[in-house]
Amino acid sequence: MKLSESEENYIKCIYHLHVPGQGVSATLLAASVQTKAASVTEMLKRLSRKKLINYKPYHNFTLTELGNKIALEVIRKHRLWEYFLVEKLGFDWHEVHTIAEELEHISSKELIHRLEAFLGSPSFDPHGDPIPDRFGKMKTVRQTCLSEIPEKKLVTVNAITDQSATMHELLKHYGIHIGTKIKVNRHFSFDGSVEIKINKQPLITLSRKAAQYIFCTI
Amino acid sequence: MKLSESEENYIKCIYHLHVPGQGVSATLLAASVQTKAASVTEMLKRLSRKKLINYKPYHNFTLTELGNKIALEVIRKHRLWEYFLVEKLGFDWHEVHTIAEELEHISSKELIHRLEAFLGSPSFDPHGDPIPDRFGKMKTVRQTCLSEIPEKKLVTVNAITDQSATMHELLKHYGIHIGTKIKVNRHFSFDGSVEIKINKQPLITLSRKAAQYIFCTI
DNA sequence: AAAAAAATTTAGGTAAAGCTAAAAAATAAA
DNA sequence: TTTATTTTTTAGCTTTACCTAAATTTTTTT
Ligand SMILES: [Mn+2]
Ligand SMILES: [Mn+2]
Ligand SMILES: [Mn+2]
Ligand SMILES: [Mn+2]
Repeated sequence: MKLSESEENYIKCIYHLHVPGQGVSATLLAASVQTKAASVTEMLKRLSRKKLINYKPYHNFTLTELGNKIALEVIRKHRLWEYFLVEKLGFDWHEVHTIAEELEHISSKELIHRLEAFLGSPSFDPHGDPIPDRFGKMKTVRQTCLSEIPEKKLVTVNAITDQSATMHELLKHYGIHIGTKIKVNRHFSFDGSVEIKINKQPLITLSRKAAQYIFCTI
Repeated sequence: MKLSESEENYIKCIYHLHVPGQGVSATLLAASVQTKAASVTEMLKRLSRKKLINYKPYHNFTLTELGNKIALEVIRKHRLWEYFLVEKLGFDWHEVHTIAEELEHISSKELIHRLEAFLGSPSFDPHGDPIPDRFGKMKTVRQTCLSEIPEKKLVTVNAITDQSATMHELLKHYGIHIGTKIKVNRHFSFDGSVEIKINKQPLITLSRKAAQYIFCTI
């Protein structure tokens, strides 16, 4: 089935907004795809007609099996392109998302298949998100947000879930990136800030706001 | 100026159809972009409004300076992507055009700039067509079609202007590709066929139809 | 259980990009 | 230079994907 760029973006957003059990609401989706609720309703009818979502007017909706499969295909393309942009073209990881937002809609299957091989079949994109394989399967890593790691534990950063330039600036300043080994020294419950140590560097204190976007494996 | 995919395709087609002096006709363009003449007229009005073409109803039209610049940008992207697909992803040259037809519309300037560097700033795409640099300048090679090369001359293939799978099959069979050195042995004026020799291989006779798409430098 | 608020859909509109059929203009033939 | 043919444009319609404003349904508060 050949979908439009818009349809693909909606499907992908529904996938990302979905939390097991609840289904997705129209207002949330509207904000997510940057349109108005009325436009979302129209699209929902179309996606429903194409059997990509389960939809009853006035109720939350979910992706069908087919919709889910398509979402994973788009996400796979998005993340492989992001990996390409960072690893091959030398982009910083916070610059690649917007470009991948376009590249993810290039339709050739053969292209993405060869791109994957060219990149060495990576399992994670530059932000640490898992890349679905051609069957839609993703590696699941048990990862915990930095503010929830017990004191004295030594962990490895493996995902950053805020991709803004400002977050990038902060991380760069402290020399934190995917793969960095961090020892959690202390949590301050007053403001949720966390004191950490990287290698032999002096101690660093990160705010709760920053720590909550840094995910690690133990 | 942000143009739609359609607008870019039209502009590029006008560029390719243009022969110095005449300007381009609506019927030719219609065939070229695979639409009907009526649709072309509508687009011409839009492109004219945007100052991309010089257009008077019922007359042939040409690209403006701006239109020309944009055409070259799209062609630059198209050919750089084709080069990428062949050189990095290992596609055969006859498979890449359709994919590049989509990739050429990805908007990021930074992307194409980095892609070019990554590829080593190639001057020619896999079909032998010159790649415009970021100022729109192209290397011009004086090249002659194989059926017009004088007898006994030794030449080098540097462009194939038919990219069909069938042409690819024929060239592969004879071991002809860009860079192949060919000695023109004899022309038969009866049917325009040409007898050639490659290295120490046995003589080959190419039809006029095939020879006319093989361009060489002396 | 009503009333108020919030979420969602419908109604009516716009712009892009296509289509067919008919009208108009330009070009070629007689 | 008329007439015929071809090319181009107009008119009127369609689909996708948006929009605002109004109506409807669901949910939350009193
Ligand atoms: Mn991304
Ligand atoms: Mn996208
Ligand atoms: Mn091409
Ligand atoms: Mn194109």
